[in-house]
Amino acid sequence: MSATKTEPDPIPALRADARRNHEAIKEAARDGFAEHGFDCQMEDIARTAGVGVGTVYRHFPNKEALLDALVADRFERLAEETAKALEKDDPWEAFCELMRWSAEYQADDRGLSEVLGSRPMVGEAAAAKSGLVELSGKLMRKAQRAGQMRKDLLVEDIPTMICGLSAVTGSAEGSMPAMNWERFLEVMLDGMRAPGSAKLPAPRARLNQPR
Amino acid sequence: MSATKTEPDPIPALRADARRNHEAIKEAARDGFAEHGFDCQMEDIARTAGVGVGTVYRHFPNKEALLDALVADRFERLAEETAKALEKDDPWEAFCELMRWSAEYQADDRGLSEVLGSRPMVGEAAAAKSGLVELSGKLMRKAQRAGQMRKDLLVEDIPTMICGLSAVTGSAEGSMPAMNWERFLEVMLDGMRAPGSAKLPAPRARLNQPR
DNA sequence: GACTATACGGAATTCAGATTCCGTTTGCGT
DNA sequence: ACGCAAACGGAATCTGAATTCCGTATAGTC
Repeated sequence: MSATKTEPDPIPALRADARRNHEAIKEAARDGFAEHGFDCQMEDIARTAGVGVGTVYRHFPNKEALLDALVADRFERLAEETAKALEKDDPWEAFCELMRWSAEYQADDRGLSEVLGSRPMVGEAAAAKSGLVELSGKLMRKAQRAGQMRKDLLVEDIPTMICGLSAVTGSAEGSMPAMNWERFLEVMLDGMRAPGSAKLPAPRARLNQPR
Repeated sequence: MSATKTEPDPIPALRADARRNHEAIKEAARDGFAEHGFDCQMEDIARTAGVGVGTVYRHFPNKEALLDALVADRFERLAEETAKALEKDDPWEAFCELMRWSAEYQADDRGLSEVLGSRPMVGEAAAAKSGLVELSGKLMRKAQRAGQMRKDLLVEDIPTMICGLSAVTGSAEGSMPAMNWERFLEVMLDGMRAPGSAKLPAPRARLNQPR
């Protein structure tokens, strides 16, 4: 096949400024959603991006689509990270690290947390497309075969866990001095660990001893 | 003191119909919030209650206040239940049952879940007023002293856990066939159990074995 | 049965934001 | 430089509720 135009690429290549704006808008939206959740305003996003609202709408049909685009990016990134985790030797360790990483990644992004926490369907679609489901399934089974993760956990439980975690990371929002997702995560991980298998030698985020 | 009017009761006693409506509205609101979360409409609530919107506003200054009232009721109920749990012999067992009960209680109520999941501050106030904090604190310490609950858990962790749980119970919403809060809860409880202490003999909601 | 303070109903008002529209500007191929 | 399709800006429009207002109905009282 000639390399010239095998695929019917319908994208006429954006004009330079358009491409630039597209990025700026996503970045601004990231900030906006992160700070105010889905309730942030399109005008603000536009202003932050240094463009007019009209331009935002030229790039994304509506608010929801804008968020979706961001979510998709995120999941792609997460999928990459999961793939990396799959390479590591100790699957349980890898799994824990992955969970911690993703929690942290989300901790300062209310927008994402909100989607995952209260609009699971959106996340689900994105997750599927990014191949995240298969990847994390593999990682899980690997950890289970190694006897480090409880055998009765199912792949479908992962989104559930992440959903719960998101709610916690997301709802800090200034109030709730004690809304501490690190602690929550560690408890959750302990619950997922295979019964009897030793605790991790040095869990990154330690739970404080009371008093 | 004469029993006639010791306290300066400023409430002139509602008219009979008003009292009736007040209840009807709360009930309608309960349903409304349960089904559509905070996004349900005041008009709908009014219609369901068989009154006009005006009447709703006569009883509750605004939507938020209406929700708050409902939340307060809930927490009071929860506090009662917690007090009962405190009476039981096995504190860990009692704690688990309590968590299961409250999760179930919430499972079919998006409104509540939403408040707890994404507006923690509201819940916090209600929790404080109902005395729930002290009560659950006591229950926790009792379980810890009995060596059944991990010692490094703090009272402040409970709301966090409940917040996570709420997100999961709340976001079922029709989609997500697998969004299974029972499983989530059991994992969480396992994570909270004292290391080494035996598992419960017969956990109510069992995790299915895969395959 | 009449009187009046309470309550009620629901149309009208407000408001906050998302989305649209269209005249203007700009990148880029010739 | 020129021309024009591709992009832009942002005021104007639309929308979907929440909340207000005020004339009407009713419970409770004499």
